[in-house]
Amino acid sequence: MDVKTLCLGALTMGDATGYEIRKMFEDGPFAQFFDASYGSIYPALGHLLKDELVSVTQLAQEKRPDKKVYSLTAAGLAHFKKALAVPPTKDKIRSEHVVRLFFADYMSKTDLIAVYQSYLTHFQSQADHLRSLQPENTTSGRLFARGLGLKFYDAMAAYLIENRDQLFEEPVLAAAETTNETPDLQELGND
Amino acid sequence: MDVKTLCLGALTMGDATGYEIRKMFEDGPFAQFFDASYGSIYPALGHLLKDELVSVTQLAQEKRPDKKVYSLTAAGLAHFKKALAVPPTKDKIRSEHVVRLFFADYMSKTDLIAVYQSYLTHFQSQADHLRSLQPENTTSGRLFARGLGLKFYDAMAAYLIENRDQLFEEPVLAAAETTNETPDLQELGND
DNA sequence: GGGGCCATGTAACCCGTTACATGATTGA
DNA sequence: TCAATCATGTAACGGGTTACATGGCCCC
Repeated sequence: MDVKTLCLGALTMGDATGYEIRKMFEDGPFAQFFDASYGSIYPALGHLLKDELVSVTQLAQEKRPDKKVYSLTAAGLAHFKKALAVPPTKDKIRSEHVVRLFFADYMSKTDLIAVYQSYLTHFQSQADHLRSLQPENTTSGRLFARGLGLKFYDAMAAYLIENRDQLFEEPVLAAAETTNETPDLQELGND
Repeated sequence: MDVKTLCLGALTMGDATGYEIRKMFEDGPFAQFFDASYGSIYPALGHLLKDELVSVTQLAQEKRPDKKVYSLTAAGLAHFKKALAVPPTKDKIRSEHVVRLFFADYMSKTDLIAVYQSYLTHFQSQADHLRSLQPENTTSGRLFARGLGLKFYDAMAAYLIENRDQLFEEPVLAAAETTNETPDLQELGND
């Protein structure tokens, strides 16, 4: 499933410009499960237009590029439904954060803390953001997907918090409990 | 972070062939957060060898291609550590399953059920599989990552089960509760 | 005055996947 | 006998990202 199909999906929710579709991938409801940049969205829209799966209304604007509002055509909707009927491929995940957590013993404590923090913050802010979107567009599918995303972000944040100590556990040492500065950093290997 | 770096990471866990590294992405501990095919692994190993980040021992085998066992060099380990010290990029997720759940109202009930089932089965079998790997290699990082994966799979499976009805809820009709066959499929749009 | 938002698009590049090529062994 | 596992590699192709190109408005 490519960006073209996702653009069709975006347009089922209402007419939109390329710029607005991009935002759906960045902030909006798609951010949870897909990503796409301008460099793929604008060409995709161009192809869809050529194939008459979308139509466009050009709004002239003074002092800005013309705004091109795209709409789904009947053929576009049919095409989208057909794409959904194809069995989904395996989900693709690439998490550089988890790579770093997995190989924590090859990292300096400072770097590891930074990774942990940015990951936790990411999940928390995504969860807050999803919660903030009031479900106006409520179809059962969208509610279901929203709930799934929320569960995901909350579960990940909870795990990170609950197991923090396990990650930063020193292999051997068990003494220095009352010190207030990070006591020892050795073998940082930064050259 | 590219496949080359991940290969270095794989080799920190012990010498391995390209074939074995592939399996780590498919079955093994990496499957959780990354994927890579032969077409990227073999060339990656070739480049790493050229750059002397890995070394190779060729084992002649009768009736099979020579087995090439790769080992991490000191330079390779240093390189890997440096790569880990770079702040991680945003996690990338592309889930065709969630796309379909999100757009459930554009799917036939039959197709939707199939998607739901395959997703649930996927999470359950991944969770079972992760649980089956006894943590021999136990570093705190690996345990932490394993736990995170487990939490993820379990949370997703639980959500799917708990909210099943919400997904298959008919928009309007509230009568046919005692029928035993799926009563009505309309607007399937399959041409 | 500077950064962020609105708004569209192109081109080079990178990286990875898919499919192809080869082939014996083992177990159901 | 047929599928799976072991075992390595290449080439074509595809799809998306990054960076570039342009430019005014609005708020701090």
